[in-house]
Order: sequence, then C-alpha cells, then structure tokens
Amino acid sequence: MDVREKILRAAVTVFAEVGFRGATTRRIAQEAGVNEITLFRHFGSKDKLLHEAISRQDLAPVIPALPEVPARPRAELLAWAREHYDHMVQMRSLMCACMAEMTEHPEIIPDSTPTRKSVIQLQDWLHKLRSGGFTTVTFDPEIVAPMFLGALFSDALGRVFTPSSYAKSQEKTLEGYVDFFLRGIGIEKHAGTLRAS
Amino acid sequence: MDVREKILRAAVTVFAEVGFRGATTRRIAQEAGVNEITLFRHFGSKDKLLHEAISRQDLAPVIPALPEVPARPRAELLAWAREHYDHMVQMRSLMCACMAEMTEHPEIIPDSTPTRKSVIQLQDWLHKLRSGGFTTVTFDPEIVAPMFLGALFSDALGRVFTPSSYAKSQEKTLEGYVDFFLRGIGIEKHAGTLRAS
DNA sequence: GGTGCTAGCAAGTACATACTTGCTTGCAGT
DNA sequence: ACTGCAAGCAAGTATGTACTTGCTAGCACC
Repeated sequence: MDVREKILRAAVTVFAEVGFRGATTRRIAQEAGVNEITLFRHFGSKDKLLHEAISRQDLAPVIPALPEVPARPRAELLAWAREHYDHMVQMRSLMCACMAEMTEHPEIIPDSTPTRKSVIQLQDWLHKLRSGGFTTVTFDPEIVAPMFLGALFSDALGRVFTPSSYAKSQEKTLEGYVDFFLRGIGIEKHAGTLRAS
Repeated sequence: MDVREKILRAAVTVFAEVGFRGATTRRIAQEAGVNEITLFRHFGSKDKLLHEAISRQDLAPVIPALPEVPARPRAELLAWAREHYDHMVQMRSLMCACMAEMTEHPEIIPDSTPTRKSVIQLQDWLHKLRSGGFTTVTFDPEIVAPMFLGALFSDALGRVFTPSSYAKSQEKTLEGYVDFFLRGIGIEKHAGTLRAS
C-alpha cells in the first residue's frame, strides 16, 4: 500500500476516534507510520487531508441490494437488515464523529449518504412486494422505510452507549424488528415466531 | 442567576457545540460572561467543570408520562411521541457530542439515560393496553418499544443531516410512525388515515 | 555515475491552551 | 470604618499544535 493511501486511512481512523480537533497531524502521522512532514507534502494542510480522507466513499459501504424480484420476503429483509446493522456497528464511531463535527465542518460530510440509498432501496422493494401480490395492506413506503432503518440505526448506536436499554440479543432484536415490520405491512408469517413478552 | 450556574450552563452549551477539546476555558468563560479565572476558582479544572456540567441532569428532560390508564391510545401515544421528538431535536447536538466523546470521556455521560426511562414507560403502557383489552395481538414490548423510540431518535437526528431522506413533514412522519406502530400492535383505527403512497 | 523523486530528520516559528500568581476592586455584614 | 469574600485584571509558565525550512538518504531510470 502506498504512502498516500496509508495516510488517508490513518486520518479516517484517528478522526473517527477523536474527532477533528483531536486528530492532530502528529497522531495521524504516527498512526500511518510516516513522518509528520509527509502529510503536508502530500495534502498541504490538515484540513485538506481530513476533507479528502472522509469525503471519499469511506462512509458508503458495499451493501448487497435487496433482490430485484422479492421471493421470500422475511429471509431477504432479514439478511439485508443484518448487513446494514453490522455495517452501522462497524461505522459507529465514524458516524458519531461526523454528526458531532457536522456544524463546524460541514464540508467533510459526503453529500450522498449511504443511508439515503438504503432508504430508496427499501422503498422500491416495498413497492414491488405490493405489485407482486405479497400484500394488499395500505401503507406508505416513504414513512415506513425510514422508520425501519431508523430503528436499526439507533439500535446499532444505542446498544453501545446504553446496553441496559436493549434487553434482547442483537440477533433476536433484528428478527423482532423484521417480524414486527413485516406484520405492519401486512405480511404475516406462520404463527409462533412473533415472540410474546 | 448566580455565577456558578451561569458557568455550568455555558459549559454545556459550548460543549454541545464544539465538543470537549473545542470547549476551551476561554470560550466557556466568554459564553458565561465571566473571567476565565473564575472557572478555575470554582471548579479547579476544565475536566471537573465539564464533568459536573454534563453529568447533572441536563440530559434528562421533564417529559410528561403516558397516562396511568390508557384511554385513547392514538392521541396519547402521539402526544407523547411529539414531546419526545421535540426534546430530541432540541438536545441533538448535545447528544451527538456525548456520543462522540463517549470513548474518550466515559465519565461525563450520565449513568441513567433518559431514553432508558422512556423505553420502560412505553413498555408499561403497552402492557396496560393489552390487559385493558385494547388489543389481543401478540407482540413483545421489549422489542417494539425500543424500535419505536429508535425510529423517533434517528429521525430527530437524521432529519438535520440528510433532509433528503425525509420526504414528509415532521408532523406527518410522526403520525405515520404512530399509526404504523399501533397497527403492528393490533390497534386499528378508522380507515383513511393511514396514508398510501 | 549523474539526475530526479520521495521520504526522513532536526530545528524552528507563531500561536493557542490549561492553569498559576500577585494584586486590585466592589460589596455585604458588623 | 473595618473585615472578609467573590470576582476581575495583567502577566507569566509550560505544553501542544499547525506548519516551515534546510538538509540528507535511498532508490529508480538513463
């Protein structure tokens, strides 16, 4: 891996850990295993380095799409939710850092956030579910898609900070969310799997 | 308002805006309208000041409880959700700052987060709904309560960062969340209010 | 062997930050 | 009028930070 790449990765790592102010050029250089001056030779200034490091697609992961044609809604949505959840957990500190620095450094936030794409993906899939005859219930994908992803998001963030609020295991919670969601959009599954209290 | 109180409030404000490192003693003093030295005379060090400022109950708002005995589920939940939502929007930057600083300064986070209390509140209310005969549907309050609050939470946070992901207005979204949630726990309302896409 | 190029090293500049010290001012209580 | 306290002011210390400058070492290419 070349030096430039090493520096960029180190910058993202350090930024996620300690934010903009905490990400000193010294610390980034150390993390990258290069001399501090090399940062300046490559990127000119700390601002430019961090901007370049964060605004490239580090926040956008490779997330497998929902199938073009829904076949087994529960399995498909569950797998998709799991991927998203895992990714959010992994990106947690970077996302928190970005949110916290947002007002001071708006330019470092990538314009097209991955969440937006995921919302659209889910909305499309929901439309297909209906046109595919999986459900006849009335619901608004523009409401329920962000709602579902929002629940995943705050679970991924919150579980770390206030574990006491999350009684169930990750996996059981994910299944619970998916099942409750599917029921809401009119896709009932065989009885006995929606756990009672 | 006495000086001590002014300083504590200023500290929280500045911290929410610029985080721990950004909250310099100079800036806090300026925000509080006092001399920088006064901070040290009162609190000894920046660390102690910020710790005291944030760990007291500034994160815990006064949120009206759900009624002891549910009567009109939709109205009650909607009002409760609105209060929570507004409060989260108001507390957004402070929450983001706390989340971002969590790993570096774990001691500043209040032990009993208000979210936890809200989750319990909602769970209790859900139990009462069932025992009160409002629903006979099977669901797990330990799953759906955090799910609902999680959706509110990330909407309150996300709407600011990626407004494009949130097509509907705040109010319509809140109603949408509440109605979808109520349907999921088996409380249907008169037709025509669940908006279609 | 010479020529660039990349990166390291040593040292330094200008500024900001947390925190200290010594002294003064205003004010309340007696 | 005197005392004690809370706060301001001026100045200073030690450290950290972004960034610069001048020089050297290795390495590829001709």
